[in-house]
Amino acid sequence: MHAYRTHTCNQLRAEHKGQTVKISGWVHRKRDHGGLMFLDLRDHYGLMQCVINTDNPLFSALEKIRLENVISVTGEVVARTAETINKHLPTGEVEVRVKAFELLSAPVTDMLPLQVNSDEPYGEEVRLKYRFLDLRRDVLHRNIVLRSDFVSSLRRRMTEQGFREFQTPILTASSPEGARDFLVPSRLHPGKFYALPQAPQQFKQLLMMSGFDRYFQIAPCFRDEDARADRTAGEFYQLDVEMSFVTQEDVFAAMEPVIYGAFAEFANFTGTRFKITKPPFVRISYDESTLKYGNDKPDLRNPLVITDVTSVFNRSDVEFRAFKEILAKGGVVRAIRTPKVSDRPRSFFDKLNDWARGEGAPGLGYVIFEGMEGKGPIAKFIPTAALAELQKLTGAGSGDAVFFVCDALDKAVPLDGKARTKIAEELDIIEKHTFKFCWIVDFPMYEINDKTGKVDFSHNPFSMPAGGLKALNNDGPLKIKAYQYDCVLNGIELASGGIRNHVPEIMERAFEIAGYSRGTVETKFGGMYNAFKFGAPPHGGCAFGIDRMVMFLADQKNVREVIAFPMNQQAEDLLMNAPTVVEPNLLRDVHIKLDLPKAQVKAAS
RNA sequence: GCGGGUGUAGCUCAGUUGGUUAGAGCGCUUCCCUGUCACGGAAGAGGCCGAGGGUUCAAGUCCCUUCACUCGCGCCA
Repeated sequence: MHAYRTHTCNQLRAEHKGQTVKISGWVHRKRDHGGLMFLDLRDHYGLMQCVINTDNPLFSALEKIRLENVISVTGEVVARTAETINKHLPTGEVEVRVKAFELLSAPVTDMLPLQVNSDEPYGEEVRLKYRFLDLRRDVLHRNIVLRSDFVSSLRRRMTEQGFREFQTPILTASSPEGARDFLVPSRLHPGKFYALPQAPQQFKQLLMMSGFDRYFQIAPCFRDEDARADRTAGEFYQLDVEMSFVTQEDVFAAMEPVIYGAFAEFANFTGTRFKITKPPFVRISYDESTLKYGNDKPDLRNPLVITDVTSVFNRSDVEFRAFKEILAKGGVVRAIRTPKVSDRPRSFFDKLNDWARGEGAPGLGYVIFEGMEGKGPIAKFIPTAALAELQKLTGAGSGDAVFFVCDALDKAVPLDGKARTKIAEELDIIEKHTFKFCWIVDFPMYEINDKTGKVDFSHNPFSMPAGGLKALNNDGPLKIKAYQYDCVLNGIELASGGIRNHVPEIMERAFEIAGYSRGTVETKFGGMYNAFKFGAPPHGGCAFGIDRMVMFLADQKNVREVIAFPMNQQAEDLLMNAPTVVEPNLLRDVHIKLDLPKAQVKAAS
């Protein structure tokens, strides 16, 4: 017989009746009846009930084994009587009658900091410090398995389409993404640093210029920025993709079946099958998205749509001064048509108004339509003809309401977006159990940096500007669009990508517009620049966030629920105790002397 | 860096207008229990109420400071 097991804890069925088997695992739970004890043994695969009674000399020894000890049990598989079958367990028709057992782990003597057999919501700190216990628990364990299976599925689907997986360096140079770099000091080159890649952006482009045609990688990416619920501190994984001789549509066509297929494969993970938009995913321009949804990552499960109604409040017969004053300064009025709410109590509208004030707006104006008439606090400022125009623009009918946001464009848009979400949440009209994908296309190439007031790249500086060199030279920078796109799912950005700029002349000009002197590209991205000069194919790609995709499939609100060993919000690994102070000789090796803020000097010494 | 929330037993939490000895469930120890599957029952151990300061006859509770965790903002094209 095998030293540890002949079967796993999820294998035994009625057909094994009469066999002597050996199983190994953790003591999940004990039910001690004095003369008779049941013990659930747990391994990765499942649970198996073992049973022992007092005529067995091992009884008292087994009775003393505490939860989470690792033991092996040898015994006979016996059928349970009809009344004692457990339908909730795949192994519930049988049990193992203990003949022998062996403690395989060091005996557990300390109190468990968290109970594995419970689904209580434990505090993050305990969960992260004792992650190995947390990972034994059912939900997290299954999430990590899902992640593994999902990544395998992505790999298979990519490979089947002729993509090859490559590895790229972890110790590299600073890349063009805008986040802070993690730095690694060089021992051989005093005063010089490697940077961990924020993404393998330059390497994947270089692979295209090296003639490999179709690249992908499940790539670790490192960015020294603060965490959010949907964004881990420090590091994350992307399905990173690049292709040669492709247009934007080719990238979409390659990725849609991969993403759709992998999502469809695991859409039932939670036990409720999610609906998924089938390819082709709808394409929405950046401009349209910011107008209709108030941001560049629309949640298409939300049926509400925003329209511009500035013209209504510009009419001479409309006398709503609060808006007119803002319009005079170049502001806009945006409207959210909200169907079938005329029967809602005043408190519904007041609540939304209070919410808007909490967001820093003066309020959230509204008009309720009853027939051709307008109701509500500001309706009296809008005469019938203007109301008719409002109805025409928004599509609002009798029984509908229209909410207004009036502000400068750059303030109105984000508030619109939030209001659209808020109203839909209040009405509970956001579609459930649905994955709605879309591509946002035609991002602006440049934007005004609101701190410096200067022109800045709004996304990846390596993207090809629409219209090429001609557009760069002739059009205003803010009018130029880029071949830059995002894939958005349910209001969250899943992927970003672009068709790359592979022409050195266009790249020089593009950087020049963003305020970099000629030659910057060559000095800053020398390897790339050289490659552009010696025969670069047109190419493009994208990168999908693995953590977020798994988070969606697992229906979790926090990425830490789909990462085996995440850091906490302060970017600390409580299990491994990182970051930590290091021995002075290690610092000497890399030519580093610390110059710490006063308060932290003590902690580091 | 800034704002919100939380901090009470190993874990998850309750704790009234400030008022006797700070409670419950799980876990742990001892005992009872031969068909449970979140087994049941009895008893017990276990607390610097995050830390420091203050108000008060009296503070888990009120005030100030501080620390930790968390959510959000900034940041992350």
